[in-house]
Amino acid sequence: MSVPAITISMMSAAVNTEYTWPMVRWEPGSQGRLAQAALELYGERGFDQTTVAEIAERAGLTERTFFRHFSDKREVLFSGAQALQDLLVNTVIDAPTTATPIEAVELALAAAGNLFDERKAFSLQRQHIIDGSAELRERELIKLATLATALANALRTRGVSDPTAGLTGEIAIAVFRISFEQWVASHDSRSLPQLIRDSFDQLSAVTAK
Amino acid sequence: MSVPAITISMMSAAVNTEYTWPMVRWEPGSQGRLAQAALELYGERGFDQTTVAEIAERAGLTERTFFRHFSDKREVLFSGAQALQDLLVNTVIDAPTTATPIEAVELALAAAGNLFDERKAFSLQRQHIIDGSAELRERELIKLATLATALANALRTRGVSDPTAGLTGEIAIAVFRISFEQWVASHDSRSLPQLIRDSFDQLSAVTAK
DNA sequence: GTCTATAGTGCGATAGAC
DNA sequence: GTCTATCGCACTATAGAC
Repeated sequence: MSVPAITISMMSAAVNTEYTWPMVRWEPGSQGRLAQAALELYGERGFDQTTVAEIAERAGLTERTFFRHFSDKREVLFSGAQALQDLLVNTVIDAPTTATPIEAVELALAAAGNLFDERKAFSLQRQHIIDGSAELRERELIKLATLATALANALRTRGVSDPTAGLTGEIAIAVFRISFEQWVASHDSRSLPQLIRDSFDQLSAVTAK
Repeated sequence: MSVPAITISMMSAAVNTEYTWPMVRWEPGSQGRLAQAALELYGERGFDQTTVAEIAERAGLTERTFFRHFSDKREVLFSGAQALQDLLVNTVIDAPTTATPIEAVELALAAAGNLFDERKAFSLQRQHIIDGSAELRERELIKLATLATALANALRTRGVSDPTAGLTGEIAIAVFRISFEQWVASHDSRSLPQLIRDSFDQLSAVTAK
């Protein structure tokens, strides 16, 4: 009940770091409690079989408040995507000026990979829920597409021009997706950053002329 | 009103190529009329501002019939994706045995590109509608992800092993997305197949070690 | 072909913090 | 007074159940 948002996930944790809310009237961390309740219920009975009313009830809040924090029932699982995007973008921007576009995004993905590695149990649980729902898979794809666009824009700030910037952003996400898939598959014990490095090597081999 | 489904779109047209209706081919079936009405209404007033009831009414059918033909309000714009997937998959399978994985998907995308080129006006209209709705963008992304998986499976039938197959499928879709984006942008007059070729060249340059 | 559950929206009211 | 988090209620449309 009073589990702080930081334990819920790398993603949801971001919401609590903005500022602290001095309150007596309501229990603090509504958004974190809602995210925690949603994660539990989606895991227990599946996404489709969970109503927003049930999530709100478990969090000690009302349905209306849920929609105040999350635009829809799916968003509660993706509310931390902004933190991931910021990490990727900042890593690209801060990459050495000597780095090629592909090297810059490789650095960014490595940084993100480390974050996921540190929260593997949560990542697996969350991914299991997402894999069980077409609606959630859709939302995940749009978040990944957003990351591709953000990466492309970050590359443009480095002076990379189109269409190289756009293409490199898309490729980075393609590599990440393949690597993440292998990471989640139980028969592969490599770390996510390692899988990402291997995938980039594979990419070079596949596209070599 | 009596516009046959074949003129609506490459995608929607596919429903007609699966088998021929017993009578009056020029009198479009319910599915085609619904697809046509939906395309018109989504274009006229936007996706969100169109109700299924309105689509059904314009098609001279009931709301219930709409959901019998299309699983949801969005699917009416994507009902022909199967034909595109078949084309891609078959082209990969039929590619010369000497073709590398990346060459095989390049052939497939070229074939698809030609199809789009022949229906550019429709493609632009449809894309404009999709770009205007987050829900529709989500559905488009899941269709593209499905294509990536299908391409990967087609490559596996050629003996390509993982993770090369999966990675090549994802890369193909990334290239297609970038190329399609440029094709839709009015300031680029190259054909889609040409843009795809150029993007593959760009890919080699970007990933060269 | 009708009925119903549920997602999601709009607006007003409340009650603390400042 | 303003601002913000929450609640409550009425409402629409989707989508599935019967």
